Amino acid sequence: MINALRGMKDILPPQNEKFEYFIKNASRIAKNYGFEYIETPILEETVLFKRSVGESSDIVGKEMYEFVDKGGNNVCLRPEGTAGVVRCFVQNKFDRIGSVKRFFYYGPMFRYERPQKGRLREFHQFGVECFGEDSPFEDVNIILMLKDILDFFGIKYTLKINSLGCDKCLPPFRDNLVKFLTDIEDGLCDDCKRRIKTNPIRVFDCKNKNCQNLLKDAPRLGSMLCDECFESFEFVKKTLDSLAVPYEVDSNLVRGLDYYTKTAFEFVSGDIGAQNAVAGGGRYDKLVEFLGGRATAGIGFAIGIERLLDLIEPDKIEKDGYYMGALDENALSIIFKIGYKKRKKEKVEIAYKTKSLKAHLKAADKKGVRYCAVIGENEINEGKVWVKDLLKKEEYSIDIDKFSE
RNA sequence: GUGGGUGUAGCUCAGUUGGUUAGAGCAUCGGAUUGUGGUUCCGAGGGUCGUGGGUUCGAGCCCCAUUACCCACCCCA
Repeated sequence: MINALRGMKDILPPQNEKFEYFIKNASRIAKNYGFEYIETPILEETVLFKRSVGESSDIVGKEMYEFVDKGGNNVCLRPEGTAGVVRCFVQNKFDRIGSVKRFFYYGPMFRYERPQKGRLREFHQFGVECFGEDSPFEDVNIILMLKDILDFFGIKYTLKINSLGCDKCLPPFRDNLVKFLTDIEDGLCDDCKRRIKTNPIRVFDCKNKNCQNLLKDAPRLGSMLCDECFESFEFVKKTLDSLAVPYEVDSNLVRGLDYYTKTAFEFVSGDIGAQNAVAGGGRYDKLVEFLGGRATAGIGFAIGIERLLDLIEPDKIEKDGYYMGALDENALSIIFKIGYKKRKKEKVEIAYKTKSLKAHLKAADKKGVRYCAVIGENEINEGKVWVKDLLKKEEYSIDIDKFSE
């Protein structure tokens, strides 16, 4: 037997229905906010992610599905969606037009991690990206859209926000912090020692009490923001307040991707296990330039679809459509033909073998359809179809022509 | 990469200190006299007990290895 690879799942009923339902409504909401659907390739040049997500990140450092293709290109399955959209933006020279562009997308992402609850090697994201808009109104706008999507599906969450600073205030802060951490390195846990090099801000998140004690006097990002970043962050908070959107400022909120600047946010849920981030995003004003385009502001988010689907209650299945069956050999070809016609308007399932009326009703019930339509000897003689409404328990006979029109 | 847990029927699981032919519920299929469903009753099919070794007169049960899945660390959506 051949099994799916570790961490890769088939999308089956009833999950498939939830998946479609989510895509349909998330897309509708994104369109209401002026975003357009785009698709970018699942396979990209490896260097795209090395340059954008960052070589120091875990995602690029150890989680990518990388290989050399037959043309000798170093390629990889995308581990996230933003880089590809930015590449597309630059390649199509949208950066030269100078107008605001808003895109949304969804599809599979791949990361070679150890699977656990809420973490798969192939998973799906729904994401949006906005280019060319540096107003902090857009930061709020993006958060509101994400909130609208989660609210639509009735999901409970906590919104966490933070400012990561920009290329003016973040590097000096990082240098200070690394200097501080290096001085106390001997007392830190192994994970934190590693973080000094990989992602120093992460140390604030460490669960080790000893580390937390040592960090009491560490420099804090909030106090290091430059005027521009500070004002921008204040504006975002003030605007969220004015809209009565609850949030928590989490100074430990760090995005694992190198390209984020200024506003960062995450929607977390306590109901889906340790991997509690349902959606996350933020601003990345330097990324377009970094990937060879003209300096263009950018901001976006991504939703982990599987994680979100875990939080949606399965819909009550409503009975709809027809089941059609024959009691008589001669009726088989008749129901096949009128079933074909009926399908122009309705969902129709056709049984290819004759059965007793009882067996047909039983089968129709099992299929979850609303109506059971049957033709037997009597109906052939009269040119009619016998139909039973399984919900109302009413039955009637109708002319075949009328039934299938 | 590191830890912990679990592998018995399609699914969820029982299975005594090791002892005859491995069980239940659900699901599937068939039946309960003539063309009336869900919820009743009866019956049937379906298992190399994850895999490979070992101990034993005898292993689903004990030991070792291996593999898959789950959960957590880490990391992230």
